[in-house]
Amino acid sequence: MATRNDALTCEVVDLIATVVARYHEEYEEAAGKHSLTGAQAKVLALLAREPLPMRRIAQQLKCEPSNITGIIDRLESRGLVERHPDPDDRRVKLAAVTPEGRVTAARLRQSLDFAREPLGSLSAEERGTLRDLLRRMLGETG
Amino acid sequence: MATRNDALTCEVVDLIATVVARYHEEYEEAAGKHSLTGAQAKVLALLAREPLPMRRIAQQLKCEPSNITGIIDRLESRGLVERHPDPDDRRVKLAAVTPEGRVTAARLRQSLDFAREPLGSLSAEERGTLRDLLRRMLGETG
DNA sequence: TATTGTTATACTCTATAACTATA
DNA sequence: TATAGTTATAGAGTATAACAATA
Repeated sequence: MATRNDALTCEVVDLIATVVARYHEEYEEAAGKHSLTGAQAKVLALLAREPLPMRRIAQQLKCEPSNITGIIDRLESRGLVERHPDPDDRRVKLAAVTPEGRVTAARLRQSLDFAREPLGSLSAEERGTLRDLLRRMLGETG
Repeated sequence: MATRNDALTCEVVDLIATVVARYHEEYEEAAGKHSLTGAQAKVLALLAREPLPMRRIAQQLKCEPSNITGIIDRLESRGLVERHPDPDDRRVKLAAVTPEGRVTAARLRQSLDFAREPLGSLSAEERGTLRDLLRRMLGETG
């Protein structure tokens, strides 16, 4: 596929870069409100859905498994997460949120409302159009 | 403004999160191809436009000025950047790309073509629509 | 043998606070 | 006194390599 380099395309790329930058700033800020780093917030949100083996967390975060040890250590020392043995495979440790961790994850999700707010200025039809365009954009490379 | 929570809005938010994740992965990968970290690549791209005082770089990266010292140190030790005194204010040091740094910055920009490629599947009219929607989205909060 | 999680190590980025040299 | 850049320090994330327990 030919890569386009016209003014319109570059403008859209710049807008996407702005979206990315703003999303990150606000994500870090929301995490910080709960004294979490970005990585810790990601892991906590992940585990709030379902307990996961350490290895799987690393795959989701696209980092080395050795890094997960420290992140879970820090979440565990704050009582937000626990390690449980996997009855089916004694090599595996399942990380799971505690009740307190679940509450924190829910609050974090609330703080992330910022992500929905900018969309409030678009009509339902426009949001549908945006969804379709983003889907096609992402579908091409993924 | 009321924050929307319907299925369509959540879907768009998820798509944006996917865009953000993919953008970051590919940015880091492109930087890595040139043995640069993400932060180093950002600074190099910034300085390729114009020389900047250390303080200004920190403002652009939204981090503390003390961090810039190390980042510029590492770029300078690789011959990609140089520090020049500001003739107007002897407290200020201007960081500027070397000729080699300019070449690396240009190659980096080429590697970032990935960002344009997904847009190739959209027509000019669709890219225009996407631009307008993103503009309005960003305009609301910024 | 292969896999899971951990440890040890080194590097980078980050914030904070104290320092220096200029202004 | 205020500002620009640096240094020192500490914490967190990252990759790599080596290790113990288990499969």
